[in-house]
Amino acid sequence: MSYTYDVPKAELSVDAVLFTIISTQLEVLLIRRRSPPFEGCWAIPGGFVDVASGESLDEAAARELEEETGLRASELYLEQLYTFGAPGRDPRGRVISVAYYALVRPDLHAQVQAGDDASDAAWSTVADLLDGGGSTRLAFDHAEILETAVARIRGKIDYVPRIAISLLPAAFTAAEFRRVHEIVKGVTFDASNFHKRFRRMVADETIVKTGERRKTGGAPAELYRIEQASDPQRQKRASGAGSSARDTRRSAS
Amino acid sequence: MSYTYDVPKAELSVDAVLFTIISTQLEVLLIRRRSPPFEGCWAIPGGFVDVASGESLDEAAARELEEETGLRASELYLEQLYTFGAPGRDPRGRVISVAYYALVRPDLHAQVQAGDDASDAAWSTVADLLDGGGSTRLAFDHAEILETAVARIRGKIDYVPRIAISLLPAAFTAAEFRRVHEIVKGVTFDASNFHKRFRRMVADETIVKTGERRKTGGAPAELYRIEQASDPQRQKRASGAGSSARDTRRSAS
DNA sequence: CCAAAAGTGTTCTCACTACACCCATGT
DNA sequence: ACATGGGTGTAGTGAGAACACTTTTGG
Repeated sequence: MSYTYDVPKAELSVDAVLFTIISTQLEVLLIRRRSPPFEGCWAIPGGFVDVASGESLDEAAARELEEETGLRASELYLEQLYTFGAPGRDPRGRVISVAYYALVRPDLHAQVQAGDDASDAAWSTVADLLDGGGSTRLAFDHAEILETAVARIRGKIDYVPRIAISLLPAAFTAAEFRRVHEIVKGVTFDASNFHKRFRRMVADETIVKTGERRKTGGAPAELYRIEQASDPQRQKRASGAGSSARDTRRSAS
Repeated sequence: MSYTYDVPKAELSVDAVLFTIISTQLEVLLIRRRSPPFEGCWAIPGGFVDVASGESLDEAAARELEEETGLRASELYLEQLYTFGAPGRDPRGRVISVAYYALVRPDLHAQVQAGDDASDAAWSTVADLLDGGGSTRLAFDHAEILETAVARIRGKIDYVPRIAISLLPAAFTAAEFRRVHEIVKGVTFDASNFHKRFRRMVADETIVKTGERRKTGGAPAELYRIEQASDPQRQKRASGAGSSARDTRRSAS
């Protein structure tokens, strides 16, 4: 491997788009940068991969999230998103970023502020960042990463129940499950029709009834939880993008 | 950027899984390695990103494919797949590989052998590599990359017409379109039902009739081509995965 | 009683499936 | 004539959309 010395190498970073739901909004965790470049700008949390320690990319993403949020990665849904490597995306030099996205349950998001050096971490609503984008300009190409992550979960939530469930507390009602879909996709669903879809998932045993009920504004609602997989089976990547009912993703011809 | 000196850095490579269809099989292009590690083993074509030249990841993937196959990237469907960065995946040291996959029309695959230094390039049937895997062991983690790529196109072919079309000549019949789906997914479809689906795409103008016919074993078949996009509109990534009807992909909890 | 929210039922449409059938061609 | 493959038609099933409706709570 001697020939590799002196060859210009790129730096390798991981960035993780962390989503949660606060009240009725999809929110993303941003960190205010304390040093140049983009000093003072908001950015997606991330950092360089510790090549010396031999950590994998997934481990690096999990470590960054733990460092910056205090959440254990085992509490999160974490998945690789896309790798961004355009020259010039970082003014310091060639930095390739393997982007991840993660989902955190809303009952855990409060403790995120307690992150170590993340004195300037804040949740921001995704709609504001995407639409106007105006007020908050993100550092580097992080607006593009955010867009990609949002497109991914919007596509994938339709056919991967765990996406929505990862944005809900351990026990949830059918209506809460619907509202997560509405918030993520930015549309409203007919409550009746959506409930039928929900009932199919219960029939599937994708979701199981807990037997308890929760008081709401009206009639008490049944509580449900995800069927815990008896053994941790592997899942596989592909799409991206999955995609979805449908992912959208970039392609060249 | 001075602090970046002396930090151990990873090497960055791109690998591209190139698919085509030969006769009735999905085939993938493999290169026989001429030097260690894995000397003599078959591998997915790829190489290091030329960081000094400032090429993007997409450009690096396109360049590698052009160098090793002689095909212009504009003739291919090329899309980023996933990034593999496990420590130990390359015995020489830490190498992160951004994997792509590409689709080449079967009427172009013959000229691939003429690649520059690719005197030992060959098409191999995907089914053989996946099933037994036995005889041909792929270098590095390329078996995993191949699996991921196959899962991606199997998921995405259902809802992205360009996948199948990129595996067909410029003009094709409805039955050929169906057979591509059958070959990629490894199943058979009812010809009648599939044809109805095909007719919907024609009604959509996703696919247009050329007006010509081709002789077959029986009645002559209508020829179709993809509707060429009037202006090159951007597409976006997401899924992975997508995917799909559906992609499958890896996730951690 | 009334508003709010949970949850059910009914009808229409559309896509997917299985399967029967006809048409055009080469031998 | 008959085999081969292209293409159409019909009936059943199941999911999604639109929307009317009942039930259970709190005030």
